[in-house]
Amino acid sequence: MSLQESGQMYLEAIHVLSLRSPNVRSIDVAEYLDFSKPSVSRAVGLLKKEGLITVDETGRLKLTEEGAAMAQQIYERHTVLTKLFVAIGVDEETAEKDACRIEHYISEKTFNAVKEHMKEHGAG
Amino acid sequence: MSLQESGQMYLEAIHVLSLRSPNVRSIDVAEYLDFSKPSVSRAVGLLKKEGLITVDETGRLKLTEEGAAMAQQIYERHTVLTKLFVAIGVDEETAEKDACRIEHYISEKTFNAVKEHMKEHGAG
DNA sequence: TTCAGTTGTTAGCTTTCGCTAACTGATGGT
DNA sequence: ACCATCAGTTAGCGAAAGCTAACAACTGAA
Repeated sequence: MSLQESGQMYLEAIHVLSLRSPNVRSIDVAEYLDFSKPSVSRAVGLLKKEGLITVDETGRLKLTEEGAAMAQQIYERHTVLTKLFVAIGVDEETAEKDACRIEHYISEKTFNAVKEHMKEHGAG
Repeated sequence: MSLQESGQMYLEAIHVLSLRSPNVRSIDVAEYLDFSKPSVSRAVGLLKKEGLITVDETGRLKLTEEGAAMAQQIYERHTVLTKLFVAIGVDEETAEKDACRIEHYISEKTFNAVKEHMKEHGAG
């Protein structure tokens, strides 16, 4: 089960919003990502169909075990890449934005190398 | 004038092929990128319309000044990112592949930081 | 109770960019 | 001269993923 950038973004958004409150609705995702409600509605349907999230009767979105694992992986990329960029002198905001795009395209291998590198040389 | 990943790839391909021989045709680009002839045909039409390449009577593709500038920028990203990944322990092939995707998404700011970092600490 | 606002869905549009099928036009060998 | 091959184009399909317009369903206040 592998997702494109789009699916990964929705998953990550649900993950991040879940850290703030367990009550994550489609509308929250829409606001967070600045997408329209119908776009989120469709994405939610797809993620549900793929077994990555569940939607209860009241519309709360929850990551399944598989979905949470994927979301966490993506989020880890986000944080590690952000730290990498900040470590080499990029401002927080730019680092975040770049990490947010690149996280979807970097390979497992390369990401692991980055992570390893940060562990050894990084700013703690 | 800014391009999406797709246009950047075509431009870069023409640039790379031009380094080998000045006779770059659509079919060469198609083979290089492993795309179909019609896909390249359309892309060539668009790049021409945007003034980034010219096509002479015999079908040779040449970058315009503007196109060459963009191609070189992208290619520089390609090489610097590849070097970065290799420097932190990624194998050549993987580094190339990752660079080839990421080069289209990294911001000017972050790329400059990477370049600067490589100049100071890199395996020059 | 009724009406307004909030949330979510449906239908359908648009763009990007890959593809195949099928055509045209030139070139080159027999 | 004739036909095969090669290069390029045209027409049109399909998937992904954004959007708006419009509707349905629920909630809460007057």
